[in-house]
Amino acid sequence: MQCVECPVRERALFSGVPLDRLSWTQNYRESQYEIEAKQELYLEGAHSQFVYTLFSGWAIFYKTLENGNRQILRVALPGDFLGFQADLSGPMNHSVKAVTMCTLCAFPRGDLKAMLKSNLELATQMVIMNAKDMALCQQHLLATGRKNAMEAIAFLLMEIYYRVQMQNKNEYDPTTKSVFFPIAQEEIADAVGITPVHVNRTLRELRNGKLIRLTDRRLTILNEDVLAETGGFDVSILQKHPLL
Amino acid sequence: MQCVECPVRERALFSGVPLDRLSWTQNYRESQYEIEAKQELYLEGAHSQFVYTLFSGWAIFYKTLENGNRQILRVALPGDFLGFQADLSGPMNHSVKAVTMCTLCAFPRGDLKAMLKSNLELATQMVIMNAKDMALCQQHLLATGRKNAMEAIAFLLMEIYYRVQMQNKNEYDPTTKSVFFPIAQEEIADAVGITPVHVNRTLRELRNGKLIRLTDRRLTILNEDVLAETGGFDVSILQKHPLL
DNA sequence: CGCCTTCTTGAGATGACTCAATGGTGGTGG
DNA sequence: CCACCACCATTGAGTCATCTCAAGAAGGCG
Repeated sequence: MQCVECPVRERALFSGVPLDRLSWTQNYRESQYEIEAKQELYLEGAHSQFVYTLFSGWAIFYKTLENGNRQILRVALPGDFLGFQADLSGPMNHSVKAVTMCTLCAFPRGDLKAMLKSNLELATQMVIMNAKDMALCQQHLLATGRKNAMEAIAFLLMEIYYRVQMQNKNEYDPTTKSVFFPIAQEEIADAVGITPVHVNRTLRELRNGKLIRLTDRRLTILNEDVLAETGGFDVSILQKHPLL
Repeated sequence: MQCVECPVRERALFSGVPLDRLSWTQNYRESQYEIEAKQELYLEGAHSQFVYTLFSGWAIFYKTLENGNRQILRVALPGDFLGFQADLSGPMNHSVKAVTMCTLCAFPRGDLKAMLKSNLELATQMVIMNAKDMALCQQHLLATGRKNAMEAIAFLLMEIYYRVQMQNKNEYDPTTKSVFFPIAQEEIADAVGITPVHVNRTLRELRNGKLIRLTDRRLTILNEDVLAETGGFDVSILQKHPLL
């Protein structure tokens, strides 16, 4: 990981904070990192020194069982905040791995603690962000627990398709209704709690049904209505600006 | 639902706030409710006017699919905060139903919004609480996605057993290592994403293995070590006081 | 006493899994 | 420019965990 001074100001965490109130960030250190695809940003159990904002690239949050089984908790897109958890001083309760090359802004955990205790705007932003993440996590719990393979995958694809539109416009092509999609079938499997082989067969069904095209790291939505219906997906769960 | 003035002060949400700083709550309306077992506190899609703190009783958070399938997101115990979500002004994204008779303290949503924007202590408390809830939700996602019936149920039982110890001491009997447990098998099923019938068979296995006793709404942990091992349960995920 | 809810158990069905082999594609190095 | 390798996707065939359907049994309650 290389490290330089972080040049970017408009981080998602602070997106709701007027620019003229950002002066307090001057007091805190921050620095930019890059990591290669397939590298771990941190591992469950590790004592990470930082929290991060993802500037570019795709990453996954996951947990691993002793038997090696992995559950992907979330796909992280640019603007997402990584490494925050209730116990900021303790070991990480999940791992994060880069899917593509990623650039991140690192922030010392101790500083975040101090800021949270002193900065109302930041704390309020965090409340909103966490609540949104929670809503998504609950959607995944619903999908994993009570949807079959096809429904769960349909939901996941729709979710990512829309999140890319909102968080990473340059990877979205409105004319073809397609997005960059670097997620392997094995990762889809670990996200929805099924087997890679079964993901493969289910994707074939989705292709046969002319709902999607998924080749060369690109996902095209051919029949959005039916796909959304199948997955039980409703865009409103991703509201960019909740009316807190 | 009957409504009277709320007489209680030491709500969990404010547990970290020194009592002498609680004066600001005087400015906000709050009132106590009671609801019967099996009554809904609010339904997904409804525009609830309040958020709540659960004083006594058990409740469940859940989501429902069009086909009627239900996924329980969380079991709520005394001290838990209900009804908070990213979009405080929009419709609820989940439902809450009382398992036993419950008493709650209701707080107008608009007031919470205002408080969040003006009260640093409250915002910080909310950040911590949400982060803890998130950790639990992720544990459930892991269980539902990547554990088998036996492991997932073992985890759930251990989790609730410990949460009762921490949040509702009078329902915990240390001499017999047992807790009050009003959750039906069908609810366990909806919490871990399997069928009631299969829950029943799995519980039988757990009983045969002398790991638990579960009768008459009471859960006894007979072999905590093996049960925790089976479920992959680690108490530390429930830390009462994260070191924010 | 009868009804309702919850628990229990059996038997057959099936969605998803495992194991295993094949094929494609991109990168790398000789 | 080709050979090789690593990684991912694909497909077949048999197995298994979990589901579905169905019927009783065991309380609790009006």
